[in-house]
Amino acid sequence: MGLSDLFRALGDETRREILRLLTRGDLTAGEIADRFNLTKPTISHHLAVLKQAGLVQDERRAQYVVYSLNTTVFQDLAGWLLELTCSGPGSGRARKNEPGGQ
Amino acid sequence: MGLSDLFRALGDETRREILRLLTRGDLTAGEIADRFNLTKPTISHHLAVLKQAGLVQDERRAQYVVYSLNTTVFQDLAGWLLELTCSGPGSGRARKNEPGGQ
DNA sequence: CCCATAATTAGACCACCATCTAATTAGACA
DNA sequence: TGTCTAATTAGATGGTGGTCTAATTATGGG
Repeated sequence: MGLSDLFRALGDETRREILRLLTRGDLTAGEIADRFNLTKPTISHHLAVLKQAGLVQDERRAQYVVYSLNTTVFQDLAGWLLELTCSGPGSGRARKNEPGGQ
Repeated sequence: MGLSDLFRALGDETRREILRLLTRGDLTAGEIADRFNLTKPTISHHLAVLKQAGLVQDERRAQYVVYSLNTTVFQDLAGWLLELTCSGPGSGRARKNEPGGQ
């Protein structure tokens, strides 16, 4: 739900690679697991983390569970980025800050 | 250096709050520490993590160490975001992906 | 030189996390 | 129903991370 979950989810190389794979199209859990030198339970865990962070969605289809990107959350990320980078020096014009100041 | 360091650094609420403070202007380590209910060593640790990730810079000024935002890294983040969101379905037009499809 | 202040480093502690193997649930089908 | 495949959950383990207290380094002023 929160930004911490989001960033922590993105802080793992394997999970970012999963996201990259999903930009090419939806994949089942097994198809994803086949791309890595990790066990299925480990990948299942990573998928759960990504899902918890809202970065992916899953949908049961027969025996398979199909995962897909949730691009909505990336907008939240972009929003956070903008808010941070546009509210500081550059928008308001900052004064050179002396250590003793206030 | 890497994206993992960057995201992991951003995965902590305290560190994001430090970044937000720094958008208002440069601050000394002590001034930053005063804003939190945490000890100075803890804040010092967080600042080291942010510095390691390239998110802040520090500069010794007399007895003080002044910290400032390094906005360059946010461009890396924005670049990563764009690359991920623009290389998938939406730029190339994706077909609905059936599970059995290779 | 010695002391006071600013900040970091060292070391310990507990929680969380990535990973594995083994066991369990879910669904299809004969 | 029984069994096969897909996927997750349970439980264990080693490593990392956030926090603290205590000790150490760095700087300026009498």
